[in-house]
Amino acid sequence: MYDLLIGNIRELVPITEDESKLIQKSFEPITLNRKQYLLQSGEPCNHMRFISHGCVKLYNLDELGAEHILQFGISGWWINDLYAYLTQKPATFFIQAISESTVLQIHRDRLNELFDKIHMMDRFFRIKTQNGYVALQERTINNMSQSAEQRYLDFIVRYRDIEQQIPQYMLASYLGVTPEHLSSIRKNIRGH
Amino acid sequence: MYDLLIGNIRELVPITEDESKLIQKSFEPITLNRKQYLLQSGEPCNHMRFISHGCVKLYNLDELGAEHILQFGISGWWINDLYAYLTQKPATFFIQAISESTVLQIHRDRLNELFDKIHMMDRFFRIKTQNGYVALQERTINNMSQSAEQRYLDFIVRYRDIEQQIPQYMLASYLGVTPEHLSSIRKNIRGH
DNA sequence: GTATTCCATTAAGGTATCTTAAGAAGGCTA
DNA sequence: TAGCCTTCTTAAGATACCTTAATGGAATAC
Repeated sequence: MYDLLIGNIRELVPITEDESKLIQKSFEPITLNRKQYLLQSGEPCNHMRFISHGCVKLYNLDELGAEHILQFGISGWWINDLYAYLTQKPATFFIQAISESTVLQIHRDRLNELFDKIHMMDRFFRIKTQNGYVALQERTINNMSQSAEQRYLDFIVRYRDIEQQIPQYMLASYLGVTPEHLSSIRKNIRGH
Repeated sequence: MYDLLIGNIRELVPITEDESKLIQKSFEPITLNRKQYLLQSGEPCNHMRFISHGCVKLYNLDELGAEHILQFGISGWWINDLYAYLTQKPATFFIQAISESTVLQIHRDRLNELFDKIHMMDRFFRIKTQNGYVALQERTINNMSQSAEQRYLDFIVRYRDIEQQIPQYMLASYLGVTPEHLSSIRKNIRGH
């Protein structure tokens, strides 16, 4: 279970065996049933989370109670309400399992200890966050310049593995359209 | 000129006087006239950039040649085509001065040297990128869940200092609407 | 100081997407 | 097996936003 985590880190930075051991000891495993919450809006968010198995969604609710999915997470992805984690304010997002999932999480205090003991952990999270930032920038540009149909087509090519684990109405939420509209987009695509 | 840069770093991490000197030596100043490019699509992007004075925009062009502004940068902000910088692929964005500006920039090789010599520089960019990621997440959620009018009102409250330095059609581009539509939004606001 | 470009505004008609409502298929659960 | 969720689909009418075109004032260049 920890192999995926350590491999994920070693893809980006070198760490020794001792450091690997220390890292593994700092994370705790959590198992989630389908629809179970890992985090709910209003709660404190004191852990950084890595998905080792399954599929979860990060979303918020607007004033009308409508759900907006900001991110999906599958095996090998990091997911969190980063704002709440960093500021120690109550969460504004929910993290909920879409299917049965296993998560490895580390408490902020433990992670900060790792940052002080292992220079490469600062670098790992710097690079990881930079990559996430770049991906989010690209999504922002696409949302600004492309039609919903094009965004849908891009998603199913780029994230085929995610698309196969989630119901269509959640993908609609992520793309920023209604389920009805996504359905009609798919109907049009079948046409041409 | 370097005071703003060093202050920006010391807001987040501690650095010694010697380290501060080393950092200052690693950055080079660039002055830009109005409309001058700091980076153009297709060029290599080998520097990380800090705006010490003025106002610039980061944007791309879509297939139809329409401009989409991803980010503004004013005094005290970092700005870059981060994807091109990290991957060393040709830039896909433009960075252009909106008014006369001064930029401090550091070559990737110099910055990587700093990362190896000064642990806190890794931490500084980790935190800086995390904060940028959080801000971009919030923008993404707002784009998904709010009307153009609400996004406009939010912008002029949150970024009053930027709004006063840019023409309205650029703000429209940033918000993802046409200048005509933003104009009609403002007309409506005057009404109620 | 005049010409020219840039920028904001207005308005009419068009398109993408939403809202609401309804029905049907599939899969759990009792 | 029956019944209930969950999910996807369809369609009609509503709305937000876009496209195009035209105007006038302000800024800039010559």
